Amino acid sequence: MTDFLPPIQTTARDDAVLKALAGFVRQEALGPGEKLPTERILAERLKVSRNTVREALTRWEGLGLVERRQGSGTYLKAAVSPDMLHMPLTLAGGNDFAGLMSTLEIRRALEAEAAALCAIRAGKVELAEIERKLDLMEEAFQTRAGMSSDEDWEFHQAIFRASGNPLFEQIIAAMYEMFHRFWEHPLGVRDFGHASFPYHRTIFNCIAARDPDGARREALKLIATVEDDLKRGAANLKLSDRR
Amino acid sequence: MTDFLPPIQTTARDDAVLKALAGFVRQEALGPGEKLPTERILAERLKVSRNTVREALTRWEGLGLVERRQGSGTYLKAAVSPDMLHMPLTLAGGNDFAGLMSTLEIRRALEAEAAALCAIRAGKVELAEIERKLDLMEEAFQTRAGMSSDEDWEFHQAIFRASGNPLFEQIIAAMYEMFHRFWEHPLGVRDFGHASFPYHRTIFNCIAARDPDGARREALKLIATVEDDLKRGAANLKLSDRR
DNA sequence: GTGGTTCAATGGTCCAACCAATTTCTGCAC
DNA sequence: GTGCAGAAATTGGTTGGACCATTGAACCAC
Repeated sequence: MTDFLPPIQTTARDDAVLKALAGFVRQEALGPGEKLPTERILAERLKVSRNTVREALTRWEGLGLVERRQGSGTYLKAAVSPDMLHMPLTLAGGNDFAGLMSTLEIRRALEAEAAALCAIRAGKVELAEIERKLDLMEEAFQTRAGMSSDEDWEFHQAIFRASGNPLFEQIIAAMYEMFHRFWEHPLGVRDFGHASFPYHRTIFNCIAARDPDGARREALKLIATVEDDLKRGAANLKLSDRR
Repeated sequence: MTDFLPPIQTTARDDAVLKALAGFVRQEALGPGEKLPTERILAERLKVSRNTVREALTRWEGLGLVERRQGSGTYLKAAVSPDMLHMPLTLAGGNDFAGLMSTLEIRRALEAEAAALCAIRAGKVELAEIERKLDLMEEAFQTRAGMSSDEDWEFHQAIFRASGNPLFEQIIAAMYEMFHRFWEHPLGVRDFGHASFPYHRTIFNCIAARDPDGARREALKLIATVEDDLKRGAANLKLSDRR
């Protein structure tokens, strides 16, 4: 029935280039930040035109695997291995309050699951890293008397990384990006995110205590506070000028 | 403190090309399957080299937005609008089993949430549509004596659409795609997904009864059966030949 | 040391040509 | 007119070579 016949590949120069390059990276054990060979050298070694090399590198650049700096060189931005699977995720959403709430609904689902998984899987080093980020965030909260989105985000990222599933971090990063794209104006809410502060510590406590259900519950509470803030902001907007 | 100085953008030809092209697509109201202008024409109109046009199109091709067919032309593969967010997902290394489990963990979180939201928000027409898909799936199950992934997927999609949040469908579609790309071999499990069958009906019943918690619970059960199938398959693999 | 200057290396862009796959047109046989 | 094989035009893929813009290191004057 499912006689799936993949179309034969008659030409795939740039794919071949990428395969060769991935093999090279592994053989040389290159890590993030390290420099790749010059485009001209690659072209010469692989016996292809420099244009073809460039198209291949453009692909990798689009995937965020590589960064090109004019006048300097091409540098690895992430770990790269020959057996990687890429899946482009394109998100389209309304640029309005509904769009913000949509990203939060995704976050609610994923943050809860990630926190629970983290409570199960996090090792000692991951746990220490999460606590470090938590301390940094709480310190920033004290000194600046308010939530700091950078430190806050890094705390959550540490949890996603410790969940043992890289997709959590990547997908929620997309949500975060969308959220901040819509987030042009503070919606008139002062101390946005203030209410979420205590739950960071409670989430961590549950994770450290290996309590998945507790971690999930506290993560849900945290997102709930953000949703409340957002609704307050939307109410404010309806009362004042509407663009 | 936060003296953030973003690096100034000195050149961005291909980005400019893509912006112009996105505008063109919107103006002409081009949809998936329709043909874009020739590379040569684009180069001439935009006053850039064909090389630059090609690099830009290579980007879009990498994002799955466009398909290039030699001798024929370049065709839109997905809806494209100027304000879309692209985030390539990368699943590195790991064997097939780990990748499959990663996508299932995301599905577990999102399907449960989507089912719950659906139970709250679905209108009459959405409910009828879900039930129609459910009937189709059950019919296919009877006639073919086994799960049919197409009808199964359409049922789930109907739920996501009725959740009122377009992100659910977009993200889980990516997970689904990834899952099937890992799915090279049936892992030696006969009647894969068979155990998940009854839960489709129970999920629908909970949604129709406006029972969010029940819908979430049944959705979790469904994913659990798939995870079990997968683990059985992985155990089989370990016993037999390992490539 | 500090601050310019020079210069080679490197990615970014351009051009013109040709290759390979596809589509369209043409003309012949029927 | 119809059908079909072959020619011709179209279109993406590749090549080679050239030049521009940026970077970074070496060098120099102060």
